[in-house]
Amino acid sequence: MPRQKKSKSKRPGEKRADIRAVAAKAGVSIATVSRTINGNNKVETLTARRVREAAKSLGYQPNTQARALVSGRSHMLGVMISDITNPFFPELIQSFEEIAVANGYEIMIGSTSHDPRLIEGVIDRMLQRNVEGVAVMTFGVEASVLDRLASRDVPLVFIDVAPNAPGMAALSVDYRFGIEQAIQHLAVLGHRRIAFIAGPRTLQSAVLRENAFIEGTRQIGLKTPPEYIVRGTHTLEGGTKAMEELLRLPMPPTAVMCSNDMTAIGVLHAAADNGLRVPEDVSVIGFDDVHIARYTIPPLTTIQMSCKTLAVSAFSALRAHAKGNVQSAPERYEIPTQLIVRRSTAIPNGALADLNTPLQRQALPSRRVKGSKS
Amino acid sequence: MPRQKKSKSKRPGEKRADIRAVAAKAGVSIATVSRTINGNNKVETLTARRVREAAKSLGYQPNTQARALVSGRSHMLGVMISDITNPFFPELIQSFEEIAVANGYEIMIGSTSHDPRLIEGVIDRMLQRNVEGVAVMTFGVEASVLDRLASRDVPLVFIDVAPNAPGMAALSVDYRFGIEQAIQHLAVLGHRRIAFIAGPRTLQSAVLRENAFIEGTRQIGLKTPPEYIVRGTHTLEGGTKAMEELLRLPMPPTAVMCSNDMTAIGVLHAAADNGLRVPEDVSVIGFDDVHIARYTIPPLTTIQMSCKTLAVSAFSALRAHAKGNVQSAPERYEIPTQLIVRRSTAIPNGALADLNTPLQRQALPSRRVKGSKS
DNA sequence: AAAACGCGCGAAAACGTTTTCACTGGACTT
DNA sequence: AAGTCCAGTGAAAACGTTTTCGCGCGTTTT
Repeated sequence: MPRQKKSKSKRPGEKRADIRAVAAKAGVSIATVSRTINGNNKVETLTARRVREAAKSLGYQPNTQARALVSGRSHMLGVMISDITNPFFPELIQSFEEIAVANGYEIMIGSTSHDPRLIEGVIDRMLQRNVEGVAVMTFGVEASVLDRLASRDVPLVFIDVAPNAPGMAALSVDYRFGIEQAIQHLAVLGHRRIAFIAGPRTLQSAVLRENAFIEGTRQIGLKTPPEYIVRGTHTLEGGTKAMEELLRLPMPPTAVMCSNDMTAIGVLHAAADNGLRVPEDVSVIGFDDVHIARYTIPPLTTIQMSCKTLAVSAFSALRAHAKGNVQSAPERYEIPTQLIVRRSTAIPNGALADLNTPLQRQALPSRRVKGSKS
Repeated sequence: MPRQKKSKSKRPGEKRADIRAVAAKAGVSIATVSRTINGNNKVETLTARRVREAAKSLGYQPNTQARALVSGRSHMLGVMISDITNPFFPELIQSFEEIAVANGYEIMIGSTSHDPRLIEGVIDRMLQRNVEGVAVMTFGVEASVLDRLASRDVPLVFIDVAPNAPGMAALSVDYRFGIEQAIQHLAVLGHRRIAFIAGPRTLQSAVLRENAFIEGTRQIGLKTPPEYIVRGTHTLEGGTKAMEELLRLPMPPTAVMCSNDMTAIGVLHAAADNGLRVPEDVSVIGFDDVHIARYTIPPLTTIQMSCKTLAVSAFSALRAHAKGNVQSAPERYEIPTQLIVRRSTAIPNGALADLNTPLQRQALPSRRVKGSKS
């Protein structure tokens, strides 16, 4: 017997409307309904209208799982990020989701907190849900990920790291430009002792940023002692710890560049905690330009990487590869970066300033300081 | 003819393993395979082992959509939040996801940026994906949401707002306790002019916080003039604007309580921008205790609401209602709040302090100020 | 005027599962 | 010793779609 006990809806028979129900109401076959819904032009205008009316009056919503099952398209995209707690990622997700939804996709977020075991789980879940592609925004991936995903052939987009397998695209961020801008900015202000707080070594992009820094400083004739490059974790805690390490140095830097904004905010905290004023005593520069960077104290000078651009590129790359026009593949997507000068950078003339550093007062960006007290 | 052109896998015939393939390899019927996979005890140990081996060697992963289609269970839970950009929500999501995944669920995030049109879209998408329940963590919902979701009978969990329809649960947060603690803390420090920056009026929980504040201040004999209650938007911008409004008052408050941490951070920013020191000139208290609150300058005194507890409660409520044991329904889940004292609150003796405010120096929480200059 | 064509539509197969039902054989109960 | 029961299994229905195939019919081509 059919189980009838679950009739706790409003009215007993009021089940969710079927494609069959719509077909019946419109006096056509279910095939025609399907075609109408999917915008297949092979259905007569009049019929189509009748179907649409029937569907509307019944409140018909096609069943996604059935759709996915038969068509093989889940209309799901995976997004792998490393740490949802880092505001950059929510911003990225927001942009990406917006685009995805506009194109009829749903997104599935996988937050691997740098934990390889979690990563595997995330991948398995994505595979199980049959994602049609995944954007690996984790800024550098363990090889295992790649293998696991590549074995099924789901299209992949990475940041920075560029595997040469087919069906994979890489977004390449132009770290150089922004970082060189930042170094120049610091140099013009008169900084000579510039430190860098890097990200975890496993993150490809963290390494790239680090290299860009080293390259950039050397280019302007600065030699950076190894103790000026300290490793953070791309987190607030990491930034704080790294900064404290830096301050314990016999000759601490007058400026600190960070591999991301969270690190920079941690640095700000550590500086304040140690009685140092930013920017008078130390200048600080972040990376990412998360929204909150505008609101730190002082507002953070940082290198912007448009997460909108990132999202757009990721999506279109994914889509291109998913469509199967693998031919049109290896366009490289370039993500630009750019220095945003706010108030965490200035001429070094405070506690940490040194006599051998020539002051050049003219370079300070003129910014109004509302109601500054004395 | 069957289309053969899509054989771009490694080896031509190497499709993703079927349940049929497993059955064939194990020499049983697909029914047995299904039973084995799903842990149905009605299958003999030996047979089960054979099946499991076959499955493993074939790398079999059951197809989620097919599963969902026939069983009617999507193993998806919706989470509605209002603003993914507010760090509280990522933290909440992280906790919730962890629990959900541990129990075999996937989560689908819907970020309604307070936009009713978006909300509808989110709901539709969740409904279409057949979520088995949704946790509405948006802290107050437009009625339309409720209707739309309630019409299908998917289990719902809300925060604060408690609809009495069946299948719905409400988590109730004890705002009173934390807020009274905060007010007391301020009062003991000697504050008499305490302002409140509320959240948007559409958010139920924002209103509750506001009321708790009003109640709390009255309780200790303070009367709050209406201009001391100003409306924010639960964003950084809103906090800044509201604070500026407050500072334009002929007699500005010496302490500002905020409806959430983002607002408080905005306030910190506005204060600094106007040359006011926190906490000497103004004390600031937030709400939520997001992770970053520990890293603001100064570290933010705030009212903690455990998002872990929130997540756990939400999940178990959802699960209880989903299971159908509607009988065991109306347990009220209580979420506690608690004041976390950091360094954004102190005795009011700065620019805004008033002569009619008695100083009581002993109440300042003794916290070490590392390496404080001068 | 006959043949060819194409348009609009319906019947039915397929997608990969879960679950019901019926069937077997052996172990109990009487 | 016969009947009853139960554990283990398989066949097949169902889930709600998309899509292929074929069919009628009106229109164009030869």
